[in-house]
Amino acid sequence: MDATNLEVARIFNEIADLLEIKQESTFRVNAYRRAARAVESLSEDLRTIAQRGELRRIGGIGQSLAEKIEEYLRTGAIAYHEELRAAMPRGLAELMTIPEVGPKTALLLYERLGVSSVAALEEAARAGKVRQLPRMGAKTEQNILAGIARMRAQSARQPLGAVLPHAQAIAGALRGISGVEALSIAGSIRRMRDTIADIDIVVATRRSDAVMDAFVALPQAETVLSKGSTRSSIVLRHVGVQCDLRAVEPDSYGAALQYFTGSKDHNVQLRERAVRLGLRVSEYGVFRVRTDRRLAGRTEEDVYEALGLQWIPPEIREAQGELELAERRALPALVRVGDIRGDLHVHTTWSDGAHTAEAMARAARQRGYEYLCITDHSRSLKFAGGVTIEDLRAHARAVRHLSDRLGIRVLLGSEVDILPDGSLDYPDEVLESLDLVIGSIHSRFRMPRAELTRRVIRAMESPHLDILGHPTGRLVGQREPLDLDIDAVVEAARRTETVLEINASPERLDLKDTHVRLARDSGALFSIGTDAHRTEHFAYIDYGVGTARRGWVEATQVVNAWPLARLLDFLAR
DNA sequence: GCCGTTTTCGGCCCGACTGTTTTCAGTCG
Repeated sequence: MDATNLEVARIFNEIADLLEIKQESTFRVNAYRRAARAVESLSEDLRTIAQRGELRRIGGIGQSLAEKIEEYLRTGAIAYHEELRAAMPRGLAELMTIPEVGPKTALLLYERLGVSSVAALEEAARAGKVRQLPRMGAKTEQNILAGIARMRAQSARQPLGAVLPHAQAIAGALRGISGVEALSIAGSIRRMRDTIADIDIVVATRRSDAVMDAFVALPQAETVLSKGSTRSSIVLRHVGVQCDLRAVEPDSYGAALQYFTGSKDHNVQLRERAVRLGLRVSEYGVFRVRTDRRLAGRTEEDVYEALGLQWIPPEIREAQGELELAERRALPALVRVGDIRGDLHVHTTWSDGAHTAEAMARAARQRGYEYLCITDHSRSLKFAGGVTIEDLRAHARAVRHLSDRLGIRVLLGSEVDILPDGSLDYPDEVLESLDLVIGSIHSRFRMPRAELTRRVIRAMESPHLDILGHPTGRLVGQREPLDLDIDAVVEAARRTETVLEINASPERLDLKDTHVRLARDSGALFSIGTDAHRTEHFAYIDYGVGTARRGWVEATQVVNAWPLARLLDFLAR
């Protein structure tokens, strides 16, 4: 996918910021923000959708915004956006990215102090000028300076894999506090989004003050941003991530968990549905509007049930059609970690892995896996200890021996480089001898879109290629997906029966969720592989399964959730 | 600016926390 969608989303968000500073109707502002989110989470290029004339079928895009998108596709800019920017000093919208500074404060700072950049604001605050403004004091001035520092320390969303372990540690510490009756991580971590802005935790308790006291006193808390009896926020030491704790009575726990799990758009749809039914949903429960009687709240299941819906797994609460299916009780049975029967993407000391094939096989068996496929790098990947053809023969014998001894079926495969021309890095007779072949791109990323797409599709057309490994080469938060025609790749996957990998390494999560959904909708098959380079990495399967679930994938569509016999049949086809 | 088994006009989420007030505005989620 090219960068168009993200660029349009960015422009819509900036328009929203500028309109907010101009004190325009909040509904108009929200419309732009909602549209930005909708565009951001699309699995297709806007250009493709526009060509089909279906822009207005995107929820939140109407006449006016569809025209603006078309204008952007035609000219690379949106005149309305340019006008707004011209009418306001550059940097004013930037001020709003500072925590503590909203539209009102930004405008006030500009009008009274002529401040229109973060640097200028910092200077004014240091000079004690901010505290002289109406409704501003020394404390606010300090908070603004702290907000600037916080923004600089941690600007972007962090990868899920970098945050989840810390969230689990906090959750574990809170479980030990007396008075905590139930607890869950909520927010985008619970939805298993690939990047995370903050940690949300919900607790059920009848002693919220004591729980909050313990929370802000945690050794992990670097600073306390706020503290109350229902909500407190801290910033975590080292990680720099904000962690919010919400406490509710046990009777409201399910409603609070639902509410704080989001997504925002999912909750908006849920509340709209409630209104139609004469109900009201809040973090305290589901209420009948007329009588104010509480109908549900203790569990999430109750909350969805009160709205006439099947319980919806957190990973698909993204306003992508899940409510309609939940109403018909027709949600997909999403793949679970327990469905996974083996790992098909594993490295060992034969190439760049840290542990031997035997150690990896033992660790896989320990996880209860039926099978494991060793897939070290192919010969061209010299820097990763690529395996020579002679060594492969020895490995085949070693792997058979392991299967006999360890009681887990160990297959021999290879993660074969897809060379720049789309050919594979071993000759056909060598590929033929392997149980399974993953094809991956590790070099020459920056090809023109058409050429790169041809390269990948040519590799998929090889009768020996079973799995396309980390198909778009993206690295979470670091490298955007390759400039591939993803629709063409998905179509080729279906045609050639090539399995698409959902690489579970938290650095990759590739395919990403929206691409998984696209491929899933067109009937592709998936393999969830951890790309483990050491035994501990088998645990990454959680991230891969989470990503698969976000793409609505069922166990039947995942080849490594199949029993060994079926998998072998498939590979031998 | 979007949207419609309440509506093509009139809705669209609001509660918690902080800081600066002297009863509440602004921000955030």
